[in-house]
Amino acid sequence: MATIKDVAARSGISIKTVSRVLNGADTVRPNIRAKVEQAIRELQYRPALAARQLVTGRSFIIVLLVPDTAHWYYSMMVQAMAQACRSVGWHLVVETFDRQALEEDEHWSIGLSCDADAVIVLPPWSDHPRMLPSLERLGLPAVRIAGRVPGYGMLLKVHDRDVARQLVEHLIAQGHQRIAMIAPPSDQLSSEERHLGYRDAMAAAGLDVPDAFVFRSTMLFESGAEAFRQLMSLPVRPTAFFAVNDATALGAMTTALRLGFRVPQDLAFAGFDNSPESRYAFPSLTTADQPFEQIARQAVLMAIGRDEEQVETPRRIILRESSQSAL
Amino acid sequence: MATIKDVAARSGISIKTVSRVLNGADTVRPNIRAKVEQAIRELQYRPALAARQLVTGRSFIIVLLVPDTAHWYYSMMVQAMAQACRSVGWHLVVETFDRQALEEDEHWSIGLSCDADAVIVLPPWSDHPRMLPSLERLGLPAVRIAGRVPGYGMLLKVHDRDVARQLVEHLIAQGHQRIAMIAPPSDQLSSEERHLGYRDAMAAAGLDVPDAFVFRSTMLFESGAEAFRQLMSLPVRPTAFFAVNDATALGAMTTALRLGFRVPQDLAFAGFDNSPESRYAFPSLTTADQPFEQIARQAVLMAIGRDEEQVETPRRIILRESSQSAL
DNA sequence: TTGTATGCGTTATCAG
DNA sequence: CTGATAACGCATACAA
Repeated sequence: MATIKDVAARSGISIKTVSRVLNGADTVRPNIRAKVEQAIRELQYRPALAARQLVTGRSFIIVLLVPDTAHWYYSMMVQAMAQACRSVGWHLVVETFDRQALEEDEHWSIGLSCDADAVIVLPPWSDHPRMLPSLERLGLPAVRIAGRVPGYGMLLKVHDRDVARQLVEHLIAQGHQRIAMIAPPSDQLSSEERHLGYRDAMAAAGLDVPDAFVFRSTMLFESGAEAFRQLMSLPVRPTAFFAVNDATALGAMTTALRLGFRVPQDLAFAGFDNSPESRYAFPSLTTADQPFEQIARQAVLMAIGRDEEQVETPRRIILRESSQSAL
Repeated sequence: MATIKDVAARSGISIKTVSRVLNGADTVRPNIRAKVEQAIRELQYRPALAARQLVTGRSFIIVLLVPDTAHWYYSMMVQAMAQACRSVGWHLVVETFDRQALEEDEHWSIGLSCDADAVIVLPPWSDHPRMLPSLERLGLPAVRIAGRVPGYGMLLKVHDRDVARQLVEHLIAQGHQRIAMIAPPSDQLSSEERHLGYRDAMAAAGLDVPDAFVFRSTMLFESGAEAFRQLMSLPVRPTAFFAVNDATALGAMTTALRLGFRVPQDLAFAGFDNSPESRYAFPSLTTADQPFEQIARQAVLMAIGRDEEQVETPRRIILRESSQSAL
């Protein structure tokens, strides 16, 4: 591996000036710069990040903490964050953490593979009781996406309430009156806005929401199936289902199909996320977009301490087969 | 930030000995070790990775190169790799690359956020003509998963041929004789074994494979839909479809359902991957497991230069609704 | 078993 | 505009 010294020697220029060229200083004469750049090419020199980091104390690395699960949501976030980092000249390092260890080990701590300048945490971990002190111990600027619990780090609010309301309004416009919600776990505050949006729409339309119409799910497919069975065993059954995410919506919908219900003629379903599963299902699932790019960009800007004007992009609901029919 | 010096000062022990404790040397007396450990706790000391890296030249970091796509396959790999790294005391850093830049920029090069000791590449990028020289330029030990093209780095072979054969044998056992394949692009060698397995099964059963029965797809959902339309417009139509992956299988299957075909009574489908979509679909999709853990473990061992005995875990086919019925 | 001195590759200080 | 030189935090050869 060639070092900066080698480059200096080969080009006959001092180390300091080579460093200047490397860091894009404008106080270097063009012909000198050219010489240096040629030497760099010839030696295939690449600066040692570790050394640079040691002396500057900065790495320009943001760590994104993701759980050890293969969920579509997380890979979308990874992609969006990587893109956002690139666009501001920073780097993204994805660090997975062991969910089991987090739950079981009282002294659990974030393990970082390399020195970073900031950390970003995703829901629902943004509010996890062991995550907060661990972030604090790191001592790095931290952005907690969709976090709700006050504490260490910056909270990036995600506003799902209005889109959720739009989705339920759509179901109402299709003629549904008894609309049930497959809701997030009651301790998962980050998704609670979807529940509130549901109640907004119902209230605005003067529709009743019996307590039993709100099923607290685990947000997993199986839980959606369970929700469907439970809600359909009520004396007064719902005719439409609004789910906190696509996974539970599909769990409910496929259970309905297996039992012989027709979708959307007999029952309507709407999810949330616009996951590939929602697009590929038959009937395809009505759902709502997640503003991944916007969230990622804002998170990265917050993380690196550049607080730009936040442009709220309008949210979009995606109407598909699972909800489109008159009753 | 506390340094090793601070720890030494506080505990009244020399730097060298503190370093010994940190690196788990066994030549330190227990009471001294205890003192050092207490000082570390009190100061919340954490060794600076950059400094350690600078002097040892090693980072114990493996970089996993993933494209900027949110595909389930990649997130499974990320998870499995992270786990495999942890189990050998190494770290995984996920580095996303810009597919568009890779395709368009003739001088494209892998951009690493931090110094790594090895790199792992996933299919189909393991064989990409711009990936190979870029890996070589990095000069790090590289593992190319499911790679086929000779060149820089180590090739980790993935043997899908036999499972693919089993899957097709299952379709044959269900009474199907005209079985079409939604195949990988002909230049994607990493998935070609699935095609070969299909031909194995057909040949062994003495079944004919007209050229038109092998549709070269892009491996995306829409391409599966296109494949179905094309294959069903043949004078002699297939009754079963074996797809190179779940995405194309679902593309074909949902198209069939939309056109009023019954699955599996009229037509049978099998995919490959065991993705969430395959489980959540209705009818649920017959498919095959991917040995993520095994591949990840082996890749990591190869990357760090520990060549252990490779235990081939048996592959598993997953029989679901989309294929299970007598004709 | 412990302490001291040196160097890893880079940036930054300060004098030319 | 340029060039010596001192850090940065840690590991290690070498000496005690």
